[in-house]
Amino acid sequence: MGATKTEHFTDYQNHIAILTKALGHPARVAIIEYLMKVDTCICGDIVNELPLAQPTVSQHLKELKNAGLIKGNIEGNAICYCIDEKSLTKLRDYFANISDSLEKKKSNCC
Amino acid sequence: MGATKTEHFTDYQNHIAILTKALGHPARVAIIEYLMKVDTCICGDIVNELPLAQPTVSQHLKELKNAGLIKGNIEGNAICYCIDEKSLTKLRDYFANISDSLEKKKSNCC
DNA sequence: AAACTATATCGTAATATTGCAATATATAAA
DNA sequence: TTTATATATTGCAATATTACGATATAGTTT
Repeated sequence: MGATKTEHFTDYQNHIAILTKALGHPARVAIIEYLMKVDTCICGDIVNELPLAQPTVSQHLKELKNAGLIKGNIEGNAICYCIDEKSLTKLRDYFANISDSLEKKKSNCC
Repeated sequence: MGATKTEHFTDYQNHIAILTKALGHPARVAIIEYLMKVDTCICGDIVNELPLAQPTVSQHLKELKNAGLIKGNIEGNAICYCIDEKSLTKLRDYFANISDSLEKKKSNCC
């Protein structure tokens, strides 16, 4: 007990869950928004932007990277993190589909 | 330590995190998708749809409800759960904005 | 090479999540 | 009112997450 039973769900459901779970923390939302803001992705200073210690930020970056939401390139001494467009497009499409379907149905149950 | 430091982030960031975190489990993704499929939101059978015990499903429903992703109406003996359009619209808008910005920038850093 | 800078990893404590059996609650049906 | 049905709550064990100090790693500069 305690571990998510991923085996029982479809790959697609698991993937959406991985992406949304990775965004399910305000620090990680803030990181994505910061990466959006600085379009020239000079990254090291994410640590300075966030109210969290360096190891904590590093851990959050790792989770975003594992989920595929960001990419990291070694740039000499520092590391250049930036958004992975594909994942965000996937999320956009997912929610766009849901909203479209909801609009069509206009189910008036609740 | 151990608890998320929500105080340090904006209300908006926290809200997006709450919504995405609520979806960050394949069972809860599956629940949303099931509610989409059955547009007439007869709900009790969500338990039968999922490979999880009834108390576990009940807990997942509670989390979706707390986050505002679904609503539940008592319908005699059973309960009618259905999607709360507003939250899903918010997520759609959020990711649509991000994807739009990314498309405009076409930052070629990574 | 030595010192500095940027980032990652380790270890650990606090807390949260996941899952379920057992049980409670509340309405419906008999 | 007893029984059945649907859902929620409680309690608990297993696991995961969050956060950070201390330390390691790796590149840069001197």
